[in-house]
Amino acid sequence: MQDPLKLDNFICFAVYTASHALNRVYKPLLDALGLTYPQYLAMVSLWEQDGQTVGGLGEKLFLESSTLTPLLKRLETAGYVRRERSKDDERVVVLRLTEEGKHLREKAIGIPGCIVAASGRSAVDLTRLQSEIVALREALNRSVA
Amino acid sequence: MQDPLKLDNFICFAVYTASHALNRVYKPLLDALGLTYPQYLAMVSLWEQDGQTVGGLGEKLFLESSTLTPLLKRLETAGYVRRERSKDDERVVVLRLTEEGKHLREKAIGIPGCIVAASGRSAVDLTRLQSEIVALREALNRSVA
DNA sequence: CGATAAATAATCGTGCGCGATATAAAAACA
DNA sequence: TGTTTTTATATCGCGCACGATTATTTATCG
Repeated sequence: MQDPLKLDNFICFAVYTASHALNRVYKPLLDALGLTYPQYLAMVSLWEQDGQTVGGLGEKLFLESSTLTPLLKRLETAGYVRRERSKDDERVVVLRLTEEGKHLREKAIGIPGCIVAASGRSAVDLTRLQSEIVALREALNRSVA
Repeated sequence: MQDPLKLDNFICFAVYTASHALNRVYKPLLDALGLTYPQYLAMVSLWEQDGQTVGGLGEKLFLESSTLTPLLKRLETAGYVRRERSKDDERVVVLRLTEEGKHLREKAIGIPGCIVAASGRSAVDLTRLQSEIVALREALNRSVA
């Protein structure tokens, strides 16, 4: 790095702005489902595996309960999710999709394709880039752990 | 994409979580300077070019005035930046670094190196990845424009 | 010139995202 | 058993981030 304090040389700035750019592409698609982007991620995770706990979902999404609890309450108000205390362990809150929540998946099925199209890349190329970014994330997470 | 609705296959999720991971690495480094991460980006941009307008800075950082105005007020309160209306065009607000704000650059100079170290990659490799992510950002921005 | 349109910040409301703390339940321990 | 510690979630305060709107100034147009 020639000039260490130049914005355009920052990997962080690239990731930060790419994240915002992705959000802007998702916005109109998710508006149609009545979801925000983090809510969509929670729903995707629950479509993969219903009945997760708040903590389990947080581990998958790398989010704290202080972020998830209000978000999940909004999904509950929207009628997509039910939050119920586990009988076995009253500390745990189990998340269950409502019928409407399960149904929403059909409407969401086309979204990933729209993102691939907006990226202007092949799915194969995106997958390669994606795994590189995941590797970066893992290295960063290791360094703080 | 075999399963289009699988979280681990989402480029967006990779970027989203990598962005959070970067933030977590930056946090302790920036705490020492009394800056948040977006404030740091604004300072980096002003260190590169003092006397930018709110709109100009927003264009560089891809942020709206509704985000920047409060952020810049906090930087002003912290004593790093002055906000003054332009004499030529009263609509425009010009941003100028205070002496303290200029000074802060010395304390920030070591941060990029810490990030490279935390990433566990070579600077060359990071630069390549960074330019790929920028290309993705540009493609996405084009698709919404 | 005056009316209209465009440009620039600022304000407001909503939803993250996190650290610090609180609360309650379960587990561990003496 | 009763006490302490740990675990799981929730609450609170702060700072983004954005869309929609507003206020003010400048530019444009007839």
